[in-house]
Amino acid sequence: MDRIIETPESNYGQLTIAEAKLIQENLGEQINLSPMEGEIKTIAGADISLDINSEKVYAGMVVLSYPDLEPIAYSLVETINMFPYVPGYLAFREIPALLKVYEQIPVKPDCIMFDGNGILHARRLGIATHFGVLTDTVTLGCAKKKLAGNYADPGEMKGEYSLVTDKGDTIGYALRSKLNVKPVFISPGHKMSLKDSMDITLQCLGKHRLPEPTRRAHEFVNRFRIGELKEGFHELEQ
DNA sequence: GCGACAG
DNA sequence: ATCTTGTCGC
Repeated sequence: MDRIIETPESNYGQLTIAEAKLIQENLGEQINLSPMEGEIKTIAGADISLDINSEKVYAGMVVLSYPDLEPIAYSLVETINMFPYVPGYLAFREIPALLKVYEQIPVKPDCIMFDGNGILHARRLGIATHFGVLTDTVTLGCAKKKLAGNYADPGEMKGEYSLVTDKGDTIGYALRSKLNVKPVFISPGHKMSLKDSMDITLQCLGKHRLPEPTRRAHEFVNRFRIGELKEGFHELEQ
């Protein structure tokens, strides 16, 4: 039973899926979905980019002002792939790198939006929830595809949404983030309510399908991968 | 057994 | 996730 106490810092070692599942069930007891406290002044977007023919992982977080949504700083870290992509276990692949990215930020953001799910997960432990519980931070998830649950297609107008339910629980929303695009899936990660996750996401919508935090994070980690940006923490000129 | 399956 | 060309629309 020693192996299941492997930490993210150790890249979760060579965990088996059965062990990873036990870790998720364990973390599940600490999830906090009570209404968020305090005002949001900054929100970060988190994402990773992979090199198609190497083991390199380019992880990053972009901090934006809120509700202005202007990028004010970013943190980038390059690591090595240690865990494969397995549906339902994305956190074990991306969190080790994202923890380094987060530690590198001097003034922490009030909230973090992940490219993936929060509680919209079979065991309610998507990457946003996993990271939130691990670091005791306020998080939410925004995924481009459905991972679990059932939902009715939301109205076609920007801002319309429907509930995603699973086994009697409401675990998130299908949101039409822009006219004529497929919906994105929103769910709270940790230290915020279901409603908070929707309120915040609606405030983060711009001209694109993805909310500004994750859209910017995706943009920055890709620029990092192609050598346009350098590793480390950087503040942007305003 | 069958279908689903974040990035 | 990543690769890639054209195409449609603001």
